[in-house]
Amino acid sequence: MNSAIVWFRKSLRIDDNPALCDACNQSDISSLLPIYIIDPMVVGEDFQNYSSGRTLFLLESLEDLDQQLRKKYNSQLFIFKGNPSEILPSLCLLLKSPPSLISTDYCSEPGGRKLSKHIEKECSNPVTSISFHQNSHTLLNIEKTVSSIDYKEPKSMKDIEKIFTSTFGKDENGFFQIPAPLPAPRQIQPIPAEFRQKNMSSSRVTVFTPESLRDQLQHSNKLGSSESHSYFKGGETQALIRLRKKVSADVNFVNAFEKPKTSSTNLLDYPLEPSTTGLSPYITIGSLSVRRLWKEVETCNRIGPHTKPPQSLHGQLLFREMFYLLSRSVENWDSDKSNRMCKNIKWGEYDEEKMSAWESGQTGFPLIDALMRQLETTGWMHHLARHAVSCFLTRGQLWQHWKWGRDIFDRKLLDSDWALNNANWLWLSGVAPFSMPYFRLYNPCPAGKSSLNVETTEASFIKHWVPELKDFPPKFIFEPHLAPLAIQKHAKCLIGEDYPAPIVDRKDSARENLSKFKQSLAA
DNA sequence: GGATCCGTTGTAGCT
DNA sequence: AAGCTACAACGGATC
Repeated sequence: MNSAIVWFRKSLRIDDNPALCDACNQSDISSLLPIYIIDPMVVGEDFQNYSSGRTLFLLESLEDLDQQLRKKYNSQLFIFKGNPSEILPSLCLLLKSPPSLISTDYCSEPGGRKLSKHIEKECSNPVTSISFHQNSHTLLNIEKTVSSIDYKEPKSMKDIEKIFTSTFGKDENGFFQIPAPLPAPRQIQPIPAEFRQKNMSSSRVTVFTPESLRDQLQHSNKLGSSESHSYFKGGETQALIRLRKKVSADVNFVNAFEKPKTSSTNLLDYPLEPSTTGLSPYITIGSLSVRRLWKEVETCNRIGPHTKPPQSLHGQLLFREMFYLLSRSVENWDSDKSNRMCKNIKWGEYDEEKMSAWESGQTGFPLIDALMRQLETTGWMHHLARHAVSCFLTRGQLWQHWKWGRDIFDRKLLDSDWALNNANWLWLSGVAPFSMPYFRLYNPCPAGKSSLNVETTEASFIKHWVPELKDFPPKFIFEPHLAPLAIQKHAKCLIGEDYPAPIVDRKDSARENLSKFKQSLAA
């Protein structure tokens, strides 16, 4: 009898997991080793690419997966640290009966694809079959779609809907015929006997359990104190609870969902609920299947009238697929060089002062600062709020390169995703040819009508995150430096002393930057 | 091939 | 509350 390795790569879940189901369904496989590999190329040698919040979210996701494997399947998760193309061959040698199957997820990122190729080469000798399952992290088969003869790079909702229509077809009610998610396997083969002993480490590989990983992270102070601040606890169990609560059980919310109408600033501190579903961290880490989410939304939509793409929930997921396709078919997606989607804009020199003010929430623009402090503390920000702060950093006010903002987002966001994070920065900084005319700026002080939906009667969001301003009259909350000195004194907050004065004049900078952008385009 | 229309979510001010 | 207009004016698709 043979053994199999199931490598949880993009899908940290039991539900709708093609790689797991594939191995479970093979009748000639008698033992199954479930593994996760922490890749220093991704997280950094010492998790320096991850904020403490992101690290904790990953750990919690692994703990939950392990618990599920133990409680429901009498199995467990083995965690390794290192280059997967070295770990996997080592594991193959450690197994008494060499595996006949390594089952894992396809990865569309350049590093991930390179790694997949490498692994195929390294493991092809002892292993007879390596499966990189395509349909676990996206609805579309990315490789198949971008390599088809009539593939045209999607740049709008219409384009991506066309691709969905030709791929899946529509039923008589106009719904795309997305295949049904896979149910959780009934049983999973036992772990190989040689992995049953405690402290199962060798000279080749070090094995972690979630407990020992947590100990190590705690010991090296990688988890911070973020536990008490995150809105989202990691793991599939939490993901499915949230899915039921926010989607399946709230048909009206789903069918009325329009992204621009959801509040950017309604969420202060745990355990308040975001105005959106709050499912993105779970989708990103793979605790929640995007197919499962799509189908749950569809079930709601079938009940009655519902909003349509692009502003609906399906619309949001369609954009996700669009960006995955583009990130695969556009060379150098994450770069400003040799990236045909990226216009050549002469951004300013790296400005330490501006970058650090932006990152730490000290720009003197209360809304921007509140949002950036929320990101720092919780690892989350509303999508349109992300638009506001990235517009501010790039073409709006600070004229700094989008890549620097992208990197800060990548380290801190719980839902950071290579394809999507780059896409959104390309979009918002105005360099990509999506529908974002560069002269349409977000006002960092949206006192009037704005797409940002900031509550200003109490201004409680801003006051929560910028407590320096807690006694300020809401009337001046966006531009406290405009308040008369008497009011500043009365609010016990002198602008320039207790809270920074704005680091730029928002109107002057906007005007200058618009003209610089135009000049760059003409050059 | 020049004109015209459209694009997930702009802003401010008016009615 | 919601819809209109002016603001200033991009790039790609379509006709």
